Amino acid sequence: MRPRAVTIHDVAREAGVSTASVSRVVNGDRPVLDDTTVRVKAAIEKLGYKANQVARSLKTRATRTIGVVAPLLASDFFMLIAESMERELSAHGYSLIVCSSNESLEEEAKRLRLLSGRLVDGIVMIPTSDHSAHVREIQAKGIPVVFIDRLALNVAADAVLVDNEGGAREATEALIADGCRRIGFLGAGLDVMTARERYEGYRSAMTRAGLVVEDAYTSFGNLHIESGYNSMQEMLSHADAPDAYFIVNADTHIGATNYLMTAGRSHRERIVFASFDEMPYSPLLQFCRYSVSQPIALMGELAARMLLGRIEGGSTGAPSIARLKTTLIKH
Amino acid sequence: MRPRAVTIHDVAREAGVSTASVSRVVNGDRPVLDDTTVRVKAAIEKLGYKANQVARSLKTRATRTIGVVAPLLASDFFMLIAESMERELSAHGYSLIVCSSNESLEEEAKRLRLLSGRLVDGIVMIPTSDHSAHVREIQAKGIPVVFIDRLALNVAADAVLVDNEGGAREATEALIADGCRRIGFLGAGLDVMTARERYEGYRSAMTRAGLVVEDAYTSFGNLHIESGYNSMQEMLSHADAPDAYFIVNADTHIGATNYLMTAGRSHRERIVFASFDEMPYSPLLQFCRYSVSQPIALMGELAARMLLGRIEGGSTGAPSIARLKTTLIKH
DNA sequence: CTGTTAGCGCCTTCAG
DNA sequence: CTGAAGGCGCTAACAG
Repeated sequence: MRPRAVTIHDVAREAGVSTASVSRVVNGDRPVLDDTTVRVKAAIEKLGYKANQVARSLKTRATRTIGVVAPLLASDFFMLIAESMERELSAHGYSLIVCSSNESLEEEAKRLRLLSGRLVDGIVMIPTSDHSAHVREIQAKGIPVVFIDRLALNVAADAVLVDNEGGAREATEALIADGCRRIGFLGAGLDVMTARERYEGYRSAMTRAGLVVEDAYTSFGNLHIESGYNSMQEMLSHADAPDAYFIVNADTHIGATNYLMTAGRSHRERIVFASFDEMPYSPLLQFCRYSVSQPIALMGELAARMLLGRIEGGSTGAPSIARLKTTLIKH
Repeated sequence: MRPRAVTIHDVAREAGVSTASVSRVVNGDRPVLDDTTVRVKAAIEKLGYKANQVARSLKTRATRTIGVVAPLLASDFFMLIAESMERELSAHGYSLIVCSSNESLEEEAKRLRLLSGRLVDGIVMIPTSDHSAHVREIQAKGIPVVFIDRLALNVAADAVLVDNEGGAREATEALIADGCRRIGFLGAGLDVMTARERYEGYRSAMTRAGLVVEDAYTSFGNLHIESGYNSMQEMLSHADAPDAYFIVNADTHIGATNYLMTAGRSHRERIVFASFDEMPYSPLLQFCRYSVSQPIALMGELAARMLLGRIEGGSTGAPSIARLKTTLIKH
């Protein structure tokens, strides 16, 4: 069905040289006589030759391919990372194989195995949980792994993280400085590293200021829109709910805002949010007074560079973990 | 550096059979004695054998890999499509190689060539423009292509589109039914198919209602946030600007809203929008009265299925072009 | 500088 | 049902 492609043999014959010479011209790695080069190039042009990367990979044991695994592809955060990694990596001749782990540890393990079977040269992942046995398995095959956004435990790998605790603390402190004394927390399960660290930041700001963290106004749902909606609804069903809230991420923020814009209209006048994740639409959300901006593009870029360092043999020492600073935005 | 992986030979030796038998057990395509099967499986288990997909691909000329090319990865629209395609395709053993064309025809051509060199089994793309020479080149190599969201011209390929004209008309008509007589248009260059069709829908609604499309309040920027911001700013700088606007997509919508929330506060009371693209945050945008919802997940699923049909040889006839209906949402 | 030669790991006739 | 053997397209020694 598929027309047989032109191979290095066809080119060699056409140019009257050996396949080795063609290979050398194509890869430009070893010296070749000008005359030969010209003839090979002409033949390539004439026949429309394109190297078969699969065959090349079989030989070189390198695919110039990077696996990317995230719990969810359709999130503003992930796609910005994907975009910047693609920019950085494609400039170096690498392609991205993108997989979703669907927030399941089991799926995540399955994807890693798949990627390893496809001989990716490296993997960038946002781990779904703290577990790392499957990650160590991949590393054992000599495939470098870089974590981004979150870290799995008990595993030695490069990582690009942000200062979640500091960012959350700063945002909470800003609310406190504005005079808020009671501040609720809309969070996510503490088994997720970012949620855990942001909770710590919130808590530490409250404690330092001598304020009390009220259990009734501290929720640990998940990072999704519905969770934000439900938590907000639940909290505001109490007559003495606080007016101010720290929110763990963008989707939860959307959900909480959504509740206020629809069912919870009666509370609209008094509520104020400080939320992690500055997004293009953040300034448009009505209750958002502060948001914590992550250097997302930089995170992707850095992760890409760390991985390239490992793959191309430059870096070989102990794992390096970057903690990038966040920026507090006032709306 | 990378530890040599266990191969089919190792398994064959361990199980005391030929590599051919191992291959047959692994692929389960041909009859094998139960006893052999058991021994091979045991050996595989023991050695932790994983088939090398690259070698397999070289032989079978199929990589179980799909190329995906979009003008921009970091858009909610694209990522939702990627998510649903990944779900559908990974269930069939395919992986996605995701590339950005950066809204450049030249880059797009480069990516297609790259993907063809990587022997992808098929390509799904959101074309950046109407041009199609490079797409035909890919098809000539026997690689099936499916367009999604937009169509390039002069090329025979499957496609999944929505009824842009109908959706835009419906939204505009809703504004008219609400009593708006003057309605501006925030659009994008007419060389982009979706922008063109949505403009037609807007225009046809206006004309049918006997209303006039005013040049001064019709803008053709691009599909990005800044463009929406600038267009809105420009239009509202005229004293007699309309109160109602049809907006071509989500990002332009964010930009326009952003202008109103910041510099253009004085206009906030009177403005009303109808916008293409319903997003999770759409209900939260203050001026958004109507939005046109596309069945995004379905689009990705359909495109994936069409491609699978072509790849696995089921469908072989003329290109099929699906036009999905949009839904008007009132906020 | 260039050609010859061996594979990379797997699948797949073709005999047996 | 199974094994032997050849080859997918390319690269990398190794001679020349």
